Amino acid sequence: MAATIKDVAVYAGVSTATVSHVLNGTRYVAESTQERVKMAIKKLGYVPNISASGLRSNRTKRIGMLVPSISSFFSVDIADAVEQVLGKNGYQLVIACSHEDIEREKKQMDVFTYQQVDGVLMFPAPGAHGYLDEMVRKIPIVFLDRKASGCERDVIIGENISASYDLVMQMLEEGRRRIGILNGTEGVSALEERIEGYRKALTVKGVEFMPELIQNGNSTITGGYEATEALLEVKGLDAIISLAPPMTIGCLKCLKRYKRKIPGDIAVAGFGDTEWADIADPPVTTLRHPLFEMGQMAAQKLLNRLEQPEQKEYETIRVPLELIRRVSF
Amino acid sequence: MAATIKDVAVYAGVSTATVSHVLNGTRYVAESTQERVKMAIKKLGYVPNISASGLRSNRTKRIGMLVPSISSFFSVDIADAVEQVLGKNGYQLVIACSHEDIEREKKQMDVFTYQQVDGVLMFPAPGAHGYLDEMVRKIPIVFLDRKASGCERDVIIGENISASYDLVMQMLEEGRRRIGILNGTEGVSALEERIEGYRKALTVKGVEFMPELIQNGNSTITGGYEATEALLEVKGLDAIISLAPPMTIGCLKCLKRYKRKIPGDIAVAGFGDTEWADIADPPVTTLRHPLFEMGQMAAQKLLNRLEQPEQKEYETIRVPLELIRRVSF
DNA sequence: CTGAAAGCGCTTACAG
DNA sequence: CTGAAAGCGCTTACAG
Repeated sequence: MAATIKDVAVYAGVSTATVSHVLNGTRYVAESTQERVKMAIKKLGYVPNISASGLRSNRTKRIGMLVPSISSFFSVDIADAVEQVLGKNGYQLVIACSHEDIEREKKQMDVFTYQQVDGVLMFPAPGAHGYLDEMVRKIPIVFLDRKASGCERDVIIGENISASYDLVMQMLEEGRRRIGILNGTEGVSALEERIEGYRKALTVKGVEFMPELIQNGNSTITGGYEATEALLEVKGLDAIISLAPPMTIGCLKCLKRYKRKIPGDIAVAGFGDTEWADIADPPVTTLRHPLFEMGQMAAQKLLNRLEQPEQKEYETIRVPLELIRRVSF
Repeated sequence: MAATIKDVAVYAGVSTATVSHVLNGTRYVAESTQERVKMAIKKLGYVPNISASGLRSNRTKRIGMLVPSISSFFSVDIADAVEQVLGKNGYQLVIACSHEDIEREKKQMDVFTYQQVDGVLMFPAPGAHGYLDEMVRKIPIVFLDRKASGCERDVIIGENISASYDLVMQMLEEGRRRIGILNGTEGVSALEERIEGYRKALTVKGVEFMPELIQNGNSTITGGYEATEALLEVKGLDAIISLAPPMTIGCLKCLKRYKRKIPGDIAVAGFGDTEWADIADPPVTTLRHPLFEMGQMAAQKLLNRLEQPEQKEYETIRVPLELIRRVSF
């Protein structure tokens, strides 16, 4: 059988308390004692039992991450960074999906409670998040990519408004007038902000806002294709901004199918600098999120909250998006 | 504070044993008693403490998944399916990365041990896996996408040899003669099998095997680019097969940079039917893995092992790959 | 500088 | 059909 803390204590000739303190650095232990304990641990191949330790201490070294879906472009690269930072600090990453559905999100939060994660990183689904403040077990939560309505916490999020504003201004200055938007799941704050930036730019340039230039679809290839088809109904359409990478793919497919020249007839730009942007036909202009950095910051923020539970106010960290111009605009 | 099983027992007027049995379905409980217990649970908002239960029962309802990196194309879609199946069965998914390094893999397995996962799904890194048979805590392991050398377990894996063989035969029949291979991380069984299929087809068709037609690189865009450059040194090169999606991107970039016509000068096909294959320049012929199904099968297989620990022999499940022809070949 | 011992919240073998 | 009670392996307040 696996060795227990008692075995280690006996082997090292100390109490289990001392072993525990050596393990966790929770009180001073004499150098020589530490050595003996560490040797015993190595000798016996001792691995602590996280369940026992969790039962006593209410800490599990597990962090939950709630994403729309594991395969979503934004979450994947962020998760990679999160895993790295957490791993370095001795935490494990537990993943669950909301599929942009607030009810599923709630269920998953219950599972996280059940699994007693120490903290949560979360892409909040559209919907009211007041329930988070009512949860019995209070744990730190850091939001990613979006704000959650009705719940204030730390957030790591892109500079959506200005990025969108700048892009649209650029398009307008280069003579585009009818700029369509492929919008993803409704109620996602990050997307709403991009539309806000879009409208702001139109206003500044005195270009009329046309509601039919904003087409909603789910953030899939098909969603992008269909939303693009809808945009093509608008006379004079000369640019499209996609708010989600799969929609960008659907957009390119649709424009090819309808034989529109990019960027000749219609300029295209998309949020999310995917690795295929370069080899697409044509190479597509994108707005790049510093995903890896966002993941690192979010994980670090969460770890800070875990170490200093009584901390100052919540922070909203805005990271700049970078416009990467390619052929499509 | 959160309610405990004792609170529920008192509220329902039964013993904690009965509550536990109702919760886990581990012994018969009278209908009426069950009802009372369930009401009490709901009334008190009781959530079981997984640490306590794990400490006693050695089951944690957690499954570890070890992937090369979270953002790897193959693992992402598989993980989505795994998460779905596990979630439906009340299990949580814990993710860790090996980065194709056996030493990191071992460390992560230690963490999984520490976190007491009930089972593991794993893309084995290149290297010897005998260590898995020596681990103190015996838990079911299912391998994904590759066999692990020195360790027999259930495996869900693509029909790599025949898929590669068929593809190469097709290329040869259409007049391609010098077919280069962009190979990923060395020592990955799935990739080795594809090369085996390649060589088999060459032999059957009586085409000489040229070692310089196989270029290794890490499975990244840059790796693919550089390996492609190396292939261009080979006179008469008229086709390239990429064994990993990021390398396919690097390949397309490189061929564009060197102004080679696809498929005119060089045909291109890649393992991994990514969502961008359609809109690449040119649209690229791929071999599609049924990733979602693979994830489902792997998760199901693991759950079966958990439920029936004393089971028959290990199984190797081969799933067919589908050739999806587009413009590039 | 360290130990003895209580107790976290469950599961489960024993008993009736 | 159900209960009393031991005990899983830790952490931690108390004590010296």
